[in-house]
Amino acid sequence: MPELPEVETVRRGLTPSLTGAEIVAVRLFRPDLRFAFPPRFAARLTGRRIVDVGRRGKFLLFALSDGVTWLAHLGMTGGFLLAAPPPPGRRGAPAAAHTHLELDLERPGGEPLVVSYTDARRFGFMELFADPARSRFLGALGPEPLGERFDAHWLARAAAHRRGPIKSLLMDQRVVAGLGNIYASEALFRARVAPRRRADALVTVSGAPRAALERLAAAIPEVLEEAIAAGGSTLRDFRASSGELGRFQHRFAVYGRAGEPCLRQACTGTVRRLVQAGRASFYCPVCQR
DNA sequence: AACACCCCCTGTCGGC
DNA sequence: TGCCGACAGGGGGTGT
Repeated sequence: MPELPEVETVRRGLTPSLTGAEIVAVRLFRPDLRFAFPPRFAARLTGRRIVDVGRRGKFLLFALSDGVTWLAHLGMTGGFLLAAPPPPGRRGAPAAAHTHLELDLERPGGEPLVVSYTDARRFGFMELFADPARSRFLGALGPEPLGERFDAHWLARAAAHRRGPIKSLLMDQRVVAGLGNIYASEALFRARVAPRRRADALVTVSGAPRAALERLAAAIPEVLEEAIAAGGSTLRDFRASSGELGRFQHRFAVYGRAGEPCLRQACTGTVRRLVQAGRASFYCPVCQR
């Protein structure tokens, strides 16, 4: 499901309802997702207020009133949904299949609210930490692609001496945080760079970004911003916390379009699919070099 | 250090 | 209709 634009869509959907809300009760319906829930997970959330809903790469970060941060990764099929509380008597069981966690919240005005986490494949995971430097997951994470630290020179430093394909480099969360399989393919198309191109071939001998890498560094934030504005992409089951579907899948230039014509003006190419590191890549062999 | 694999898990879809 | 394999937005872990 979720790359940076989808996670950001979830974050924006949760923010107005969750910010300032108190966690009144936590119900876990199983002991683990991808990993075990943190020790005393429910107890460590209960009674705290959520003071901020943030994001880093594909991670959601809920800042709690006691200084602890609750980190959540949605894996492939994870999602948070907001709902009104069920009528009395229907409590106790999860509201839907694959719901693994429910939080009862009380908004500042006293209004009750339920937020649930669903995840069919259970590739998602959660963590609690008081100090971000101690997070198992945040430590090696690269810069935000929509932030100041990310630019062509950063990409050039990461690409130098990497002989693997540029597509794999873009998917490496230590290089840039938040790109996944869809937006890596889409950014490469916009930059007219073939996914198989060797990463180090996009850097000059003196370590400067070549023009193709400059285009890529510009295409990445561009495609991510457009996808966020469209509420993310829904392939199968992605939904915003309101239940709304994403709309950016209608604007894919290459992802999932194997065999269809290239959409670039005057290009006669046909989109191809290829497998890299076990993941499908889509590209136009005519205009991406 | 970088890279190639394998794994985790469930649902869906196409082919036979 | 049913079965079976391939595939799907994720990342961690291991071995070379």
